Amino acid sequence: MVRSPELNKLLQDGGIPVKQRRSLSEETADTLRELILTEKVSPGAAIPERDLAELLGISRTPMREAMRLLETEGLIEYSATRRPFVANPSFEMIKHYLAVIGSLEALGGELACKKASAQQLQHIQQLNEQMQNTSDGGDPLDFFKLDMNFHSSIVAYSANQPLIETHRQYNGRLFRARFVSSRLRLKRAQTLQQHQHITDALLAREPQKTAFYLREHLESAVENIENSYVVE
Amino acid sequence: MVRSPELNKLLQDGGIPVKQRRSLSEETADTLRELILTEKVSPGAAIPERDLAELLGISRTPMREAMRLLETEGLIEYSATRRPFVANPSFEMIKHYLAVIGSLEALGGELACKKASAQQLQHIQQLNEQMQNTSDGGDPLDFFKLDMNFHSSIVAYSANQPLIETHRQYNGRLFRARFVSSRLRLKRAQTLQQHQHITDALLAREPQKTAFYLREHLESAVENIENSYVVE
DNA sequence: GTCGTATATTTGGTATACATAATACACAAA
DNA sequence: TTTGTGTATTATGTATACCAAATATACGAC
Repeated sequence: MVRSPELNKLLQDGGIPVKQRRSLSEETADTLRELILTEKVSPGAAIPERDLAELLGISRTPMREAMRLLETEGLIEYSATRRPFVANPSFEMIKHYLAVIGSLEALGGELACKKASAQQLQHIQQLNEQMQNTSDGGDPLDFFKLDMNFHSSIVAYSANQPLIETHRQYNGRLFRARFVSSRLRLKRAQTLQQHQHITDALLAREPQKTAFYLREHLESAVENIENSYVVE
Repeated sequence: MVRSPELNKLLQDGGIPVKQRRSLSEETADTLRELILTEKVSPGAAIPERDLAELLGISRTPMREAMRLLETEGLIEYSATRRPFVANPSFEMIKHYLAVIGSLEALGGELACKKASAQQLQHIQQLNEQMQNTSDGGDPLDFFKLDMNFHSSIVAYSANQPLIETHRQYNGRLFRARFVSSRLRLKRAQTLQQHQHITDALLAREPQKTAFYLREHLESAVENIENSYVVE
């Protein structure tokens, strides 16, 4: 079948949302990712394919594919003899991840300044306000979720799909470290102030400033996480 | 078995290079990546698992896993009905990739300023000189390889493993567009000048300057590639 | 108790079989 | 020719079987 150029363009531009058929491997990847991020399986734990597949009542094939995918996301690693285990990154590795995600978010913020709609910027504004209003006594999990949402939304509004996807992956790798760190409520005032700066720059649509404050923010995350590692 | 903390540290730090056992899926991924990057299989071409597996004389299982891996690298995509084909990114997508890789290389250069050894910087210097001395009449492939090597080496000397890996992936996605563009020898003088600026900043160990010039360089790559798309 | 070694068990890697969905094809009707 | 429809073919998804390598276990020597 030869498709008309017009139809091809429609399909390629995503003008029509094409539903991707979801396979068991993909569902499994989601399930497993959830299990790892919520620490239902602990960092460093060995996760033999058979056991995990049996646990979910599926065969090894889709489980293997799911595990391979999570390997590329950095949530699962393989020993020298190819035995899979839940990743447990060192502080050194966390720093590397933070450096990269800092650059990614800076780029995201920069692009968002140019690409985001007024409504989208308003959403960022809202998230920021909610966080500012969250008292220290509030549920730390709520604050954490807002924080994650704030960052992810900025990147989402960059309208750069590969950037969004790569950012998502680094987010996963950093999830636990950030979560642990967030529970300690270290320097929350500083965090809020930085978020305010980012929001202000973004709403003013100043790319350079936005990028600068985002990088700064991510750099200070290193310190917070370091402290949580010491305490841990 | 309980390992001593010392031994664990040695293993974790990579003080001892642990050979990863390579599986057929991984070998296949390498082979297939090569086939795609060298356009032995054309962009947009359908690549049924069975055919490709048969071609390489292996079963579908490792081929599937290899294809899944190349999907995460952006070299293979899946249709709405899960039929795999070689990626053929639009110019729009290429621009997205370039924006990301620009940030990644900027970060790489910044870190390299701080982390690279004198010897490593000298290597960059060498690569730059070789490129400067490559006359317009030289083999375009040689120039292209040197160019790729120049950029990859800078990132490699950042000593940030996840950055290196992510950069490698974006490199793959951009390989073809850059290769096509490189053949046209557009604005080679400008390219060389930019490389010189980058090299100078790097050797002076000036992170901000290095980052700046790298981003600038990647931004002008957009124009070169755009022209090659028009010509194509 | 430690070490070494032989053996049993577990685990990942690969091939293959079969089910189901998607596509190609043939052919009839308008 | 174009369109529609039923059927055959092909492709992917999943389960399973088997192999080889890695690991755990048992046991004997020192």
